Amino acid sequence: MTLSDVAQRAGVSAITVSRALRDPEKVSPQLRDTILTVVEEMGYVPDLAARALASKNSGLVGVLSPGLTSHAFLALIRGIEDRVRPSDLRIQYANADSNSEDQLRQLRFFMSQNPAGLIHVGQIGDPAIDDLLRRAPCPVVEIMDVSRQPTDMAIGIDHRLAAETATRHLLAKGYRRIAMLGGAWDFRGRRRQEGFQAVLEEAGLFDPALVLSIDSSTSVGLGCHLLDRLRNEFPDADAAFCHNDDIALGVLFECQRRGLAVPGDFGICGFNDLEYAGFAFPAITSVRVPRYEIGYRAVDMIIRASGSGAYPAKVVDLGYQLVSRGSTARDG
Amino acid sequence: MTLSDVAQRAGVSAITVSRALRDPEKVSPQLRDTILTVVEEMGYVPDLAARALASKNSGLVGVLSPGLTSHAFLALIRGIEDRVRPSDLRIQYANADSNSEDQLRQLRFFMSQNPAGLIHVGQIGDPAIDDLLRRAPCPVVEIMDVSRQPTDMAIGIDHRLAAETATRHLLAKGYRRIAMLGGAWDFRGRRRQEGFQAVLEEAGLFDPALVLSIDSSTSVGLGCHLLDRLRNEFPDADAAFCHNDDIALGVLFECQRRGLAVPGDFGICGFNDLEYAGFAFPAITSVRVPRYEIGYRAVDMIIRASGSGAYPAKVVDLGYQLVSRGSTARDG
DNA sequence: CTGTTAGCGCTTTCAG
DNA sequence: CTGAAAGCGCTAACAG
Repeated sequence: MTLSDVAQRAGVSAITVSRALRDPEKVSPQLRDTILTVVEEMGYVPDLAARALASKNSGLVGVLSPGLTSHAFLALIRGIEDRVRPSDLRIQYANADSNSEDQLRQLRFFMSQNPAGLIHVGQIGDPAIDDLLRRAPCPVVEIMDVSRQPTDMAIGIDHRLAAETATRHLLAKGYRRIAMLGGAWDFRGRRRQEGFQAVLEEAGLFDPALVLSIDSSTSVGLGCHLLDRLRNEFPDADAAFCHNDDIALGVLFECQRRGLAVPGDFGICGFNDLEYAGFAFPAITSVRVPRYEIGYRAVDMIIRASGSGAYPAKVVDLGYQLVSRGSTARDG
Repeated sequence: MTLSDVAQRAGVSAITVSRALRDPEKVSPQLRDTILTVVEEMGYVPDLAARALASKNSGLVGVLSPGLTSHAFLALIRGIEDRVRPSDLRIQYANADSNSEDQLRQLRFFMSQNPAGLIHVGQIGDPAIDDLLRRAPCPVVEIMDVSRQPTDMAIGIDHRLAAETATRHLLAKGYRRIAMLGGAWDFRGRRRQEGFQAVLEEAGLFDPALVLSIDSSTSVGLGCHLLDRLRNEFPDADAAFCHNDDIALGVLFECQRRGLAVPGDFGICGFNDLEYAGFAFPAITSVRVPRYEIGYRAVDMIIRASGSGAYPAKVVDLGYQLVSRGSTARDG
């Protein structure tokens, strides 16, 4: 079942059917109706490979990220999908390992498909990756963090600033022996740790021994484990800024198990503001990151860039928001 | 940069390069080495659209499911990716709405790409969908539930049985006014509700008023809300079988907020056994569903079916496991 | 507004 | 084991 089958049946040439399908305006109303009816009747579906080959435009947007299958990326993906749905683009996800070799492999793979755009959770700063992105024959949006100058465009927040705000919040609530739990596994995590450290050093309260990190795949469990270790080694530790909400949740559970009062004896601040943070008991203070909007607008930037040939913006900082809740609700 | 560029540089014809790339055995070792070296040097990457068009084989596996961006599907996706990685297949996800019209649209879209396989979280039983799947020119695996006869193949568990086991567990622990919270939004949910109802009717303890369901996107919050409603209307309700772990978590938080002792005053059983279930305080009893393995083996079945032309199996029931924990740990 | 011609980059088929 | 010819289904460019 090809375009010419339809064309024959409709009594026109193939190209006219092609136009009626992609650019209905370019065909006279009568012909258009006839053609679309025939298409419907025959159940014709265009072959995307042929289309991509002939037009050198695959309509494919690649999303590349380490840890894509993590809780925090769900909202991002929803945003991406929602913006893509009404367009004629389609998305392909690639869940790279965090090493740059695998990312390069995946990027090359996308390139082989004439992508219409690339969304990249940039992390590494590997010159080979930057180079490949610069060469990419399509708009590239680097998402999540905006502190590095992007190849094309970037959208996200400043993770270092966000961590500073969270740390100041804990200080303001009177916590003094504040730990950072869960690590700096990637670029954003490192930025957050920098912010955390800077604020505490300024206050003369930074203790590197209170920065605890293990690479682990179970994050709530990791939160439990780290709180355990922290309090065993440093019984005077009185708060934790957690790498993400899963870890914060684990910390909360472990505090409950130990009979440690939250927020009285111990304060907890998470990161991302996942849905459950607001419903926990006590509700967990967290930093809201506009993940849905990042995804939605990243696709939007690609669409605009493809349409106009110019970047709608170089760097978009969407800002974060500290959501103060029960887990840190005590008087400073 | 095309195949003939490489061919010219290597002093052979295009087809030989093509063979060296896809089927190295078919080319003499010396030529092969020369060619692969040149490919490497030039950084040549084959054009997948051209390949798909010429060979009528896109190597693309479509994954179609409503609610794909939910917590419970993360492990499924990991399984899928892990099995796909070492193969030459690639995955495309489509997050259909739960209505059959959108699913049809998405399925047709996949069809237009000559897919090498289709993975479908079957739910609706719409004849048009079944029809389309039957016509599909590639292996189709329906995943998650195995209670319906699949078009080609199916892999998953029996959700009705799983619910029966969970409900019996609550009965065995001495709970008598058992609610089902969070609904039967899809085929699997309905199957679970059937199992729940059957067991309680057999025990003479079924009360339809204790089946509470709202369609909502925030699930932990929904758990809180439903527990609230349940205990306000039925203060004697003493346990809940929850539609998923998120709802169970919300129920747990709300019990804590109300000062309801878990498991003493109120028992909680979740579904899926997400990571946090085992770390909560008290740990949450749940039904473990082998989601990772379902994804991994679904792809495996497609690969085997493509290779041999025959289905490795019609229906694979991977079984579930009730994980009994603190949230129901009281003497019957 | 519609049609003709040519070709996208690769693989299939059939010869050598 | 290697190559030549043909064509996958569609669209760009040009013509009418």
